[in-house]
Amino acid sequence: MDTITTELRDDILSGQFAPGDRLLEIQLAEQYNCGRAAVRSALVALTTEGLVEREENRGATVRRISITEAIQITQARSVLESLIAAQAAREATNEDHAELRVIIEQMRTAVGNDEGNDYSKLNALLHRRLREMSGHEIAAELVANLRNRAAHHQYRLAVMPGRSADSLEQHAAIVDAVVAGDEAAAARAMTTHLESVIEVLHRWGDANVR
Amino acid sequence: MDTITTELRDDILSGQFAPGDRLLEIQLAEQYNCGRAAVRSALVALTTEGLVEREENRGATVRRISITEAIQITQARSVLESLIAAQAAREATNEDHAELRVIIEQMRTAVGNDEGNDYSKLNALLHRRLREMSGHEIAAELVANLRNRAAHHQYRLAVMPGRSADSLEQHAAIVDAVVAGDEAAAARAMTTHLESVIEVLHRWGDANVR
DNA sequence: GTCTACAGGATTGTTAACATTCTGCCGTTC
DNA sequence: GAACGGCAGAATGTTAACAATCCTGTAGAC
Repeated sequence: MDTITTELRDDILSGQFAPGDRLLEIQLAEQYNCGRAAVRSALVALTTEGLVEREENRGATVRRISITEAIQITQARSVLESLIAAQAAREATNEDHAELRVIIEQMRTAVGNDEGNDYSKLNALLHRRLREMSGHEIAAELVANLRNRAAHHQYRLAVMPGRSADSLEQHAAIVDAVVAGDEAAAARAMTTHLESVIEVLHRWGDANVR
Repeated sequence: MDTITTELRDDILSGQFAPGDRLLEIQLAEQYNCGRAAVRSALVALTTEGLVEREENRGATVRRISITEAIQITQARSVLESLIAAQAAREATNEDHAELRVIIEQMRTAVGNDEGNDYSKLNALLHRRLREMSGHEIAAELVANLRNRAAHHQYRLAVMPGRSADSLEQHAAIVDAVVAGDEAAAARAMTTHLESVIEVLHRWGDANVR
């Protein structure tokens, strides 16, 4: 299997390799205890996923995502996740509803305890479960990829003061709509949530023009 | 460069390799006059693009897309291309407007002469130009990929009786909105268009349950 | 002092051979 | 006659060596 691809992807997403870092084939082959061919394969795959950049005869680096690109990624996520939310509102079972409510409760306590890290994980979990519940494999796959691409910028959001409180309410609204089985409301709530993320990215971008 | 990847992709999209066909590394290496490694690289890339399926120790085949998957693909396209249409309505220049109108005129004559093949090409051209005008690289990339994935099913639509006439009007509505600079109307027109495509796919799928 | 030419090292790209795995066929056995 | 086992062929997976390319640092010319 190309387990190497997932290992390398995870290491990039976890920040083990930072944007701009060179990805040397020999070094990676040694690190993951495999041949250069396997590394090469992984680099090609992650390149078409948009996580890695490769230049002819010059090797691979971890792709750098600009703020404007992060905004575009989030816009694409916005429309796709709204589609997912609508489908989830239609498809989710009673057990799903219960699970979603539990996640919201856990998020609430995480915000109360100011546990940014926990909140981030719950955030990702909630979105992932909604994707799974929607049964929309295509949209789910695309969104998962988009989230990976912008992972670094997402991280910035989490540590923004007062951000989690807003975010929590937005997520609660999404879950309420899904539990109520209201497709349109679920889509609207998701759009609202991600437009607020875009808003924050925009403000951060404007504050950092150089 | 991995020119092999684009060559193989084009050959799959043009139907040179049909869904389900085996893609043997040695044979492809001979056909494209390159080594197995280059073929391997292309197969990995096209696998993550969703065009090829690879199984451990069993080789690669051209991915088969079911009707339900084609519908999901078109749903995802629908929301993404609506986003693109809105951006295009905001960004397009006067020259862009003129070009779009020319394309619509050419489509009109193609429909009049019953030139299904020409119409298909113009259709693809119109959508591609809108993507480019929007300046939304992320959405453009995703849509291009989604179009490739469902290419085979798109072909079926083109030869459907009476379909081009409807399609032409829908495209004209999109262009009108873009030329008018009306973002919301452009998005709506694009959604309408692709929902009609989904409708056709649905009907075709229902007629072919086995 | 700056610029150019060139050599050396480092890294990617390519090729070929070998190892492993799967598949289909054939013969044996019950 | 059906089932099991093994063998041969084909295809993929892996490794290692070689070739081509790019970067860096140094020496020499002006």
